Order: sequence, then C-alpha cells, then structure tokens
Amino acid sequence: MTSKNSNIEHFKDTLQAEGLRLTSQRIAILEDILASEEHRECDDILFSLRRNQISVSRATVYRTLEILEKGGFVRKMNIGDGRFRYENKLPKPHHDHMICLECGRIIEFVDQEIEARQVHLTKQHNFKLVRHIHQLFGICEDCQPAAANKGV
Amino acid sequence: MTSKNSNIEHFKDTLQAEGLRLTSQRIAILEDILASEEHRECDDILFSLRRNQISVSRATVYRTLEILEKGGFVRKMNIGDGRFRYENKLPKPHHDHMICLECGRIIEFVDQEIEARQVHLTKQHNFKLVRHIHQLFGICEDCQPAAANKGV
DNA sequence: TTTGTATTGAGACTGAGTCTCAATAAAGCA
DNA sequence: TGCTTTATTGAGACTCAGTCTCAATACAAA
Repeated sequence: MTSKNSNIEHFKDTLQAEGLRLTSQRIAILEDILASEEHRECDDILFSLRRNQISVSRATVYRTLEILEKGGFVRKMNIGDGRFRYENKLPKPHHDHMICLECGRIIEFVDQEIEARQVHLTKQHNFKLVRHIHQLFGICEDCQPAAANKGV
Repeated sequence: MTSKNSNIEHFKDTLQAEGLRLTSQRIAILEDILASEEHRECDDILFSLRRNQISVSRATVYRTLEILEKGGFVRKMNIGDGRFRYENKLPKPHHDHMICLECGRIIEFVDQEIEARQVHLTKQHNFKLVRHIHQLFGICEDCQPAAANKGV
C-alpha cells in the first residue's frame, strides 16, 4: 500500500514535470497495472477496469499507456501476434521472455552471459546498443502432453 | 544461375507435394526474392516486381510469401514497427539481427554462446524451444555522428 | 482440347491503434 | 470559493497492414 502510494506520487511528479494533469482515469489505469503481474493487451486492461466499475475509453487507455511507458512505469512488448502487451515494470529488473505457442503463457528469464555477449557483439560492429528483444518461443511444461497429442 | 534454377525446381516440387500449381506469379515472386539480400516488406517486393514490368496483385504477393515461408524459402520477421519483413533464407545459416533505429539498416549476427545459453535456459524450465527472436536495437556505426548531433 | 479446380486480381473487409473535435474538468489565480 | 485557461476525455471516424471474397482466368491431367 505504501509502495503503491509512492508510485502514485511518483506518477504525479512525472505528470507535473511534463505539464500534464493528474486525472482520475490516469490514476485508475496506473493502479490497475500496478495490481497485475501479467503481460496484458490494451483491452485486457480496459475490461479489468470495467469489472471494477471504472469506465474509461479505449483511446484514453492507449494514451495513458504511452505516458506510462515513457515514464518507465510500464513496458510495452511485441510478441509478434499483432497486438502489444503491457507489463508493470516498476519493481522489476530487466528480463526477457519465453512464450508458450500453445497457451500464451509468458515466463521471464535473465542471463548475464547473454547480456554480456550482446554487449561484446555490438561493440565488434561499433553499434551503439540501446535496447534489445530476446524471445524464446516454444511449448511450456504444462502444454507438452497436449501438444504431443496434437502432433506438434 | 544453376542454383537459382535448382531453387525453382525445389519450389516446383514443394508446390506439387502440396497439390499447388506453379504459376508465373509465384515464380516471379520467388525469383525476385532470390535476387535480393535485403529484408523487405511486401510492398518493396511488389514495387520491385513492377519495376521489372511484372504485374502481380498485393494479395498474391502476400499469399505467395506465406507459401514460401512455410516451404523454408523465406524468413518472415517482425521488427516491431507494424510491418513484416521478408528475407531470402535459402543460402543462409541461422542468424539474428541488429537493427539501426536511425536508418533501419539490418546487420546479421550469430553467437554460439548465446545459442547454447538459450538451450540451457529453456531446459531449466522444461520448456521445449521451437524458435527464437533476438534483436539488438541501437545506432549503427554510420549513424552515430548524425545521432549525436540530434542529441540521441 | 476439354474439363475440373486452383489461382488470380480488385476491392471489400478486419482489427489494432490513432486522430478529431466538442464537451468536460484540472489547476492556477483573483 | 468562483473564474478562466487549457489539458483531457469519449465517441466515433479514420488509418494502414494484412486478409478475405468471388467472379474471371489459367494450370494441368486426361
């Protein structure tokens, strides 16, 4: 609760620094994201808000997600299926993702050796690394029996 | 030329095996792709064909790219900007990409250590690895002076 | 050559995400 | 507190890559 409130305070400061206003919609969206550890698409967030009797338009969710992304509150990710996912970024160190092709489950991972190799490789090409995407697609533990039955 | 013809033969076999027909449009699209080492989007291929006086509809290019992808002739890639890129996959071993945020240039790379770590990490999670995406975004050598002037 | 059917082209359609604009509501100020 | 300025919101129009439809065309087996 304390950390949640401090996040709201931090958000307030971020908005003020940019000359943006603190609205009930923006707070509701941030709170909804802080309360979830999932990797959700815009409509998941929209419907989650609606379940809590909070009515916000889709446009406002997209607009707020953009502000939250720029402010470092959420991470926007593309898993290649045409829709962006957003995850609560605040308490988390950097990580990449394993994505189950069967059930969509997302497992987070980090590996220092890979991180170091990336730096090494980009240096070789005199390429200034800004960010990276590393996604491992496959079948998660739970889906392997099911996938085998389907001949995958 | 010999290898190009053998690729066309291979394509012919692939089509036949699936009960699909060998049409002039399909050959033209494959030839255009075989002649390029770039990572192009659908319209780049379409316009390249038009420059060579070959008229094919956009729908047919998309349909053929799907067949070529399934047959292992092309690789479809998503660099997160909302449009898919296609690259000639035939003579190439597996590789990943560094993508310049300034000019869009794509540099290919492979690293056996990273490949090995991926296998190791997925095994730890009892996750069956099928494919992966590893993209390093940043500023390429040529764009670094330009980017510095813009304050990037 | 005929015939059955896969393929093509043109344009309608889809769906995620963005934009527009009138109505609303923060927030600084009197 | 009320006033005023201007950012924000909501609804729906719009965009754009990619897919689908369907009548016309053209492979390819006989």
